[in-house]
Amino acid sequence: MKDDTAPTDMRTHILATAQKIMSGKGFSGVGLNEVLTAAEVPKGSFYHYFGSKEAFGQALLERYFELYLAAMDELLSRPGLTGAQRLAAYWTHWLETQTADDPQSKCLVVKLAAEVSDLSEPMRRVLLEGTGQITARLAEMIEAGIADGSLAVQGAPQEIAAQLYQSWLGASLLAKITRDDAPLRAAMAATRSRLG
Amino acid sequence: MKDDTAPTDMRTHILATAQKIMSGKGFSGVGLNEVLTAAEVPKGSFYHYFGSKEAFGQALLERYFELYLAAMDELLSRPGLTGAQRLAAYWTHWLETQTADDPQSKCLVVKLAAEVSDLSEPMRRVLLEGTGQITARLAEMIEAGIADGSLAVQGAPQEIAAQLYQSWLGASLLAKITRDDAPLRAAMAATRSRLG
DNA sequence: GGAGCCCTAGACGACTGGTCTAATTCACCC
DNA sequence: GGGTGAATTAGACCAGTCGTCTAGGGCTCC
Repeated sequence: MKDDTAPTDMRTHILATAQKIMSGKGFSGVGLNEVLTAAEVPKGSFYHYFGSKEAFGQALLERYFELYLAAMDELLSRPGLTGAQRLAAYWTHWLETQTADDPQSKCLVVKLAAEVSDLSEPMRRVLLEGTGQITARLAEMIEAGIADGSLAVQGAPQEIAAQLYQSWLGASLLAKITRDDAPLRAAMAATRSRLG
Repeated sequence: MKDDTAPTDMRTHILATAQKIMSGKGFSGVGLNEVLTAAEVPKGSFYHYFGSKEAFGQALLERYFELYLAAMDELLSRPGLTGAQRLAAYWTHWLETQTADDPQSKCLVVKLAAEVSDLSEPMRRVLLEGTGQITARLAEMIEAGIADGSLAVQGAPQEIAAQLYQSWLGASLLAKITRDDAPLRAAMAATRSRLG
């Protein structure tokens, strides 16, 4: 955990460590100390890399969306799939990662949105931009599905995408409460029937 | 803020004050001090009424669900309404309260679920019980709607209730991010089309 | 008038929070 | 080597955290 860290991006190392911890305990619930200790980075270094805890949170979310959207783009550009198949792959992946107990892969939007969007305007804006990008890509998949005939559904793709994404966010929230995947399976069923 | 407080129920007074504050800043984000100062209650009293901050959080959620479910029961027992009308009233009320900027009326499930269910098992259990009761009542309304002919929909009422509730939770989460009511209106549209 | 109890009062302890400055280390060029 | 300036760190700082504790006020009921 220290030797595999390129000294060039300590920043990324700190962010990755923090993501693991904050996926479980939230933003306010974790002190810089805990993150820095886990990352084996001295406390004094923190303010060399980040201006404040808030700026740090912003960077955390930015990095998260960057990776998340890159994965979506990869799925979107994978050849030989219908729109319906791309969507199915996306939701299936969601169901699997949220069910697993690896804290690393948990959705930060679900975990942090409510806590953070009343707390920090910069962080809220990152969430706004990121979730916007996600639904835009979902809308793209829906449009592709309509075009290639794999989806038969009426309504504006953007609106459908937003509705589905919301459903899954809510399902993940409820899954946190119930600690089982029933809500996510319900979302899957609802999604399937919505997309005809 | 002090004269309208019946001395009999300090507990309730503290809980109500905390709800106002924590609806905005979350659970970990608020110290006992802040709550106690706002409530004009000395620290010593707090530990007379509550065993710990965690037990306090539990009580906060319990009280919230108590009032929330009472309101649902009132709606459920209001005479002369079809099932569809009761549901419409429920969602309309949701849309209005989440849009308003009164922190008091904001949904605590949306605000606290993600933060708290990984933090405290007792608090998680209160959320589990409370949300279960809510969907049970929604299922009741759906069943009534099917029985009185105001709703034409297939599928198990419990499953539909869960799907709709999840949608609205997700929509509220997204509404926190976007700071407008578009997600809630999308949820309303989805709900309408789901209930035929 | 006195005994006992519920509740209030707020100082206090041990610790953690985020932040910042002063010092150290390092890389590089002369 | 020696000197310079930037990159990095150590640790102090104080406000704040949750929780404890003792002292006593105000009430009821004998």
